[in-house]
Amino acid sequence: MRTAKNNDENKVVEDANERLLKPYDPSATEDRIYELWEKGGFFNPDICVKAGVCDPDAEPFSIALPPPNVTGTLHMGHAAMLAIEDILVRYNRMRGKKTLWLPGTDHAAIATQSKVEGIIYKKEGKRRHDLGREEFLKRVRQFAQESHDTIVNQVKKMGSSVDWSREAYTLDEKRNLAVRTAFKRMYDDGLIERGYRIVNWCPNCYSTLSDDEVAYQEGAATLYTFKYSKDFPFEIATTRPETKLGDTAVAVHPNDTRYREYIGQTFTADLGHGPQEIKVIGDEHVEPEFGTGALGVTPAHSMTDYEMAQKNNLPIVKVIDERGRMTKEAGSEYEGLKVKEAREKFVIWLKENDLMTAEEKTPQNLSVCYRCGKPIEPLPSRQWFVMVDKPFTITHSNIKGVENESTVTLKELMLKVVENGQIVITPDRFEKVYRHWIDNLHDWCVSRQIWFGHQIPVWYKGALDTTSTEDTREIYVGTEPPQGTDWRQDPDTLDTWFSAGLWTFSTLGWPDNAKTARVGAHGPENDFANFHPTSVLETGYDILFFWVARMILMTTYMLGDIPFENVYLHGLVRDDKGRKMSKSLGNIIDPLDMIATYGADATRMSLIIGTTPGNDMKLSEDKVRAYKRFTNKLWNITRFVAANTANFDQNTPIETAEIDKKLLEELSALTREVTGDIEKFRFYLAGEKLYRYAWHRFADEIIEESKARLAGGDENNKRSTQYMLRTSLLTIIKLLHPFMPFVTEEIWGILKEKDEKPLIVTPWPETR
RNA sequence: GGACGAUUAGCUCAGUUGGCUAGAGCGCACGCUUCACACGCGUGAGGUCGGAGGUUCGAGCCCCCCAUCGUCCACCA
Repeated sequence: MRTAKNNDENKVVEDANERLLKPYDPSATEDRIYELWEKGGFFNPDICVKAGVCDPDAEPFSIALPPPNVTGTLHMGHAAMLAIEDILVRYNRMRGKKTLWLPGTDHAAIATQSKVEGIIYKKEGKRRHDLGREEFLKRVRQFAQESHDTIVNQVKKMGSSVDWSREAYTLDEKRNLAVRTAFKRMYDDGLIERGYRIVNWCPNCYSTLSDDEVAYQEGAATLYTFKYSKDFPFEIATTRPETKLGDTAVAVHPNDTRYREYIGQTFTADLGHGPQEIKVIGDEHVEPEFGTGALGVTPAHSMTDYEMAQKNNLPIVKVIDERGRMTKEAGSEYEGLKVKEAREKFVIWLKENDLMTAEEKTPQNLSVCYRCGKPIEPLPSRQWFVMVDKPFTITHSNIKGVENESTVTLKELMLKVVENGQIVITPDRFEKVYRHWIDNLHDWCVSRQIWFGHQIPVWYKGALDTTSTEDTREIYVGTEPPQGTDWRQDPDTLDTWFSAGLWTFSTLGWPDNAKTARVGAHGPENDFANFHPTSVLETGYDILFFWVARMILMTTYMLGDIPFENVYLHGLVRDDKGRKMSKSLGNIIDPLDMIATYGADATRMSLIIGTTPGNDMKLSEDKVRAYKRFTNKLWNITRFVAANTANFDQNTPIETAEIDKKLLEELSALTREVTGDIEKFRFYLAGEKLYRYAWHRFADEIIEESKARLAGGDENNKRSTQYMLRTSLLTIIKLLHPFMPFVTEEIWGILKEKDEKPLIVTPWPETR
């Protein structure tokens, strides 16, 4: 057995030496190396402890991988994310920390559902209601599974050292339990409420959206000036005439002398669909300079108008329905028409009746759905809301400045953990952005009218009175369905960010193992104690509000703790002209293509060097090619050092020459710098310094100068040179491993002593 | 309307708390198949660091103003 093993090892060395004679070939190396890591179990902190490469009491380091959406494939932004996080993870693992990088995927509710709906419609001409909920969900799950498999393969190709044994999915059983548990507790604490309010409604996606899912599109609109009826005392201006069929008031500025006298009076308007009571109200929000200075108040289809209606006790008339069509309240002539059709028809009517006095172009910031790009229709609807301003008593708090049993709001908690420094955001300018966002935060509408997602854990008994805005049914909220018959579960699902908000702890065994988990004990059942709060949350700045803020909300509330200590935000990856990569522009660079052509190491380096946190980066294939050359350079350096130190016996003592001491000290200084840079999230600097040192210092100068000494007759000088070269290269390889894991591991395999562990678990060079 | 970012070599970008002749990649010119490497080596050209002012012994870096491009947020119907 022993002989066989030795033969195997010798063969591996021979193969390696043979490979060393040719240029470095990533495609012949990377999969083999990844398999070596995976088989060794080095991504799993428990196995690292068992294998003795990590101290059982070592300080933990953990990252929850931002779960990619199962909507398709990974793009360069994901590649950047994986590269940065793998640097952190590998660095900390080499520093001896008990390191966990937990992978997973996100069901991405509305995005995935829309995608699959599109595919089915294109292929079969069917819509989701034609298939029914069960069949449709089956199709979505199948699609999600395929996307998942693609994604897992891509994550591996990048060299990500994630612990696959702990892989999670935002829509699997464990995460579903976490969601139900969280929902119930928030409901019991009064922080989740049902309400009939104005919501952002996308008629195309046929669902509500949160405020953050509303995007704005600049454009021009027509501003129409008209009167409600001939005898109405003044004119109003609007870009949405069709909504005026639902007006119940006109608002003017309280100090506007033109209209002041009318405030409080009620007029009867005639817009061709029956008498319409219009009350004149005063409101500070009205801009006297805009239009006529009088604003038609449509409480059902505008957030601000709704607020005015609340203040003034105005009736709410819904004239647009969920399909984006006019209701019967709009009048029989308009009922069933699309909004645009109704507008055209109503404009003609106004003209025919001599009520229209002006039409002019005006710039407009149109609200659109960030997913499908279609206009949003604000409308009143009965939905579930997370109450961000509602005071509650927090039982247990690890948050600095928040006592146990104190009364707080979700907003206050979210603000506190960043202001007290418990969570540090890099770059720090985003702390201001975050604060500003919270200042403007309203209650979070979490119910969605789609099928794919976590169905809301609420059951109703009895029939819904559709004629009333009140819901009088008996209600049950729980983690399990209620006993008895007649209970019907709420058909809606939760915003995908609700489950994503739990990610840092739902992946660590919460709620099942949260109470029994023990610090220092092995196994996933103890993860919650060992790895929460996580160390770093690394993601793109574009989901600071969507996700980062929601995680902070959920964690501070559910656990009275922070979800992570650091937030590192990277920029968006754009093409070499600064444009967003998109299918329609045809400028997408596929990470897999780059990896196939230049290797994962080169791809990673191209996404690290020359970029700064929070700033967008432009990527060109040239840049990737450049770092491919660097991997080859390292390979050639290795060939030189290996060939010139082949007969070097480490065990015979040598007298290190002064010059070599100096050179090694120079490298120690670099080690200290690079270590500091990584600690402070300056990967771009660390990477560039290593690049420059390896190529332009070590290869161009140190190796060149060593040639004479190696060829000279002074045996000790020669041995000292060999020692210096070998030691330097090994240090360079170690320092570069987090950045370029494959080529460095491969080189390590060639240079290391037989019984040494793989580079991935080799200690980081001394920094003193 | 508010906030933020960018503006450095032909192109894409670095430049960490202000400190010696401002760097990288790609591109360009010339010369090298030199015994680690042509995925390379050597030499070189190329920068008023957006503009104006200020602080300082010293500013690409700090302060003030301006310009251009971009992003986010709020929102006037």
